[in-house]
Amino acid sequence: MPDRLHRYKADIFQALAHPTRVAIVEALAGGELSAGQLIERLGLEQANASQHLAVLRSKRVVETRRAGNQVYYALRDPVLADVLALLRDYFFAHFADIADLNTALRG
Amino acid sequence: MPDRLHRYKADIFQALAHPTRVAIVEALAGGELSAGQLIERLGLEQANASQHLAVLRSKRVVETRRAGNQVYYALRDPVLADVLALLRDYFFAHFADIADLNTALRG
DNA sequence: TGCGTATATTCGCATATTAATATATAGTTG
DNA sequence: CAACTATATATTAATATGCGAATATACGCA
Repeated sequence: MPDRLHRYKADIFQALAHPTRVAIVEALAGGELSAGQLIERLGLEQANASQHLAVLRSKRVVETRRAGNQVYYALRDPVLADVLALLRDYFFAHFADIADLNTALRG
Repeated sequence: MPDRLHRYKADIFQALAHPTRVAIVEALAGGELSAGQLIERLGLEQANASQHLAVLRSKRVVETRRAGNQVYYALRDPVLADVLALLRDYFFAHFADIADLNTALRG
């Protein structure tokens, strides 16, 4: 009974199921950035960043625009930024402070 | 620069990064259900369902209540149902029909 | 064309996820 | 306690994901 739509949704979630990709999407919530800018801001390895960006591309989370030598990335839909905002609320609702969260998720 | 919060968020996304778990969470959006009810409704194998429920438990997406022989599952926070609702909008915004979506995500 | 910069892809390897099967535990009832 | 129902866990094998190093591609410019 998990059908195609469930698979599509799971694909989106999987695209976001890595801390680096979450960081990338959050960075892009403020507007488009080139791959190089993302690498610099987030302190990523070039190849690693490129791989994560490939995942986000393949799951259609981001779209790209080439400007000369650079490739600019942007969120395909700001709703994904909203999703992240909802999650922020989720954390605040359930965990008084980060230590609790730490214990809850790791313990 | 992907920090702890990014990791926590990624954990939640990973919890939802499987079609069966998406189906479970959507089913629970309508209210608590026992493991057995979920298995029946979604047509799951018992062990498989239990493993996916274990993932949802470990990531704190669901909480459980034992009533005699049965274990009832409920969403820990309805915000996750909201997240899924947002995703539904996302799909409608970007894909005229399911065939397009199919092509986009698989092709 | 050849060089430099920006980005993407490939490869090898370690770790993680998944499904299926089998087994174990908790609770209920006789 | 034995038998039964509901749920959970362990094991194994297949597949997927993640990372760093190296290599490849794309573009702009001399």
